[in-house]
Amino acid sequence: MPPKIVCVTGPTACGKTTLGILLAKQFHGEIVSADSMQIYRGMTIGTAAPTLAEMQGVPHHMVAVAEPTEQWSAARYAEAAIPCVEDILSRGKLPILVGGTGLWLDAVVSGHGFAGGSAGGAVRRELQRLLDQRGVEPLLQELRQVDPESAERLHPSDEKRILRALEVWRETGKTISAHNAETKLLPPRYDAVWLGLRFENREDQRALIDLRVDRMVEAGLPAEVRALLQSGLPRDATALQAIGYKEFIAAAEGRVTESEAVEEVKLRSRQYAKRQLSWLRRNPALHWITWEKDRDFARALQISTEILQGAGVS
RNA sequence: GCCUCUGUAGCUCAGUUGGUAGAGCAGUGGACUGAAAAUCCACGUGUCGUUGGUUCGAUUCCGACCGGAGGCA
Repeated sequence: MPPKIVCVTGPTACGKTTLGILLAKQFHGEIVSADSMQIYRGMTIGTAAPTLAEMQGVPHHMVAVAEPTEQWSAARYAEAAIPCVEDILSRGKLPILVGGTGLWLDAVVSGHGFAGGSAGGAVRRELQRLLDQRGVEPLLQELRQVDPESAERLHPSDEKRILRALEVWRETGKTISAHNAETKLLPPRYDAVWLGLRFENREDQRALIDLRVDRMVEAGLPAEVRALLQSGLPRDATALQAIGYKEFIAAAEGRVTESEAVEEVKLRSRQYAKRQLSWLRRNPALHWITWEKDRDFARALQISTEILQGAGVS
């Protein structure tokens, strides 16, 4: 039986961070963040990363451990996060994965490995150039030759995945279909107890997202964004794909007003929450804790505790 | 008060030379295996402002009225 760990997830603004810390205190746990943007330094406000005070002494890992100039991926994250989890286990503590990046959570919990290739790699750059210059069609043609299964599965508009499928082929000589089929047979790396937070009503979720965005602005999001820009961070940095940053860059450059940026961030955040839900909903192992109106953490902690104890976590 | 423009999906608007209408955005659902806060897919009935008239038939033409914008006084 693989080691037992806990995963706390849910759409943005649902209270993952708070519940994670409560559980860590109750079960002698340590937090391992699974958030594709909190991983970067200097992005505390806009990513709602926990501050030192909020952590309440609970050890946190994988938060603000990368420079915003770096390009992290699910694979790179797993490479760093798994040793973290192992270390926590070896010290007899409970690893609690907390985050809303579904793929990153799965990258740690499932035994799946990623196929070859990398973001900054030569093959990727070459394929990207081809794509920019001649469009998807040539890539799709080649993919149909070498990996008809993927070519059939992928929508012709899904350029990113078509590119990646070809990248895997060129890098490894193996198709991504074959890799995926093989890796799916591997047993899970951890025996995870999945806890998911969500709102009963979309309107409540929306209201909370709106409130949170307003607070981020009050807390200095515009200044945080300006500081990142002044540090010479390139525009195409992965870190700047974060919601809240690209919109406030536009405001900093005078292309939109600040209130337009605020509305845009709210909009993008609720669309993001919807995508998170659609990823999470297909996980049958996930125990949902539903907020009926306000976020009642005492109740959530009690429910979670029962679930964890029922699953043999102590 | 007069003149002109305008009133069509939650929003912005297109359109029907008269046969009851369609885009973008929003929204909802879904996908997702080295960018994932990214990327991609699917889903569009609404008294066509109200009310009379003309017509086999009006959202479309004509009149009145109501709302909005602008101009002239």
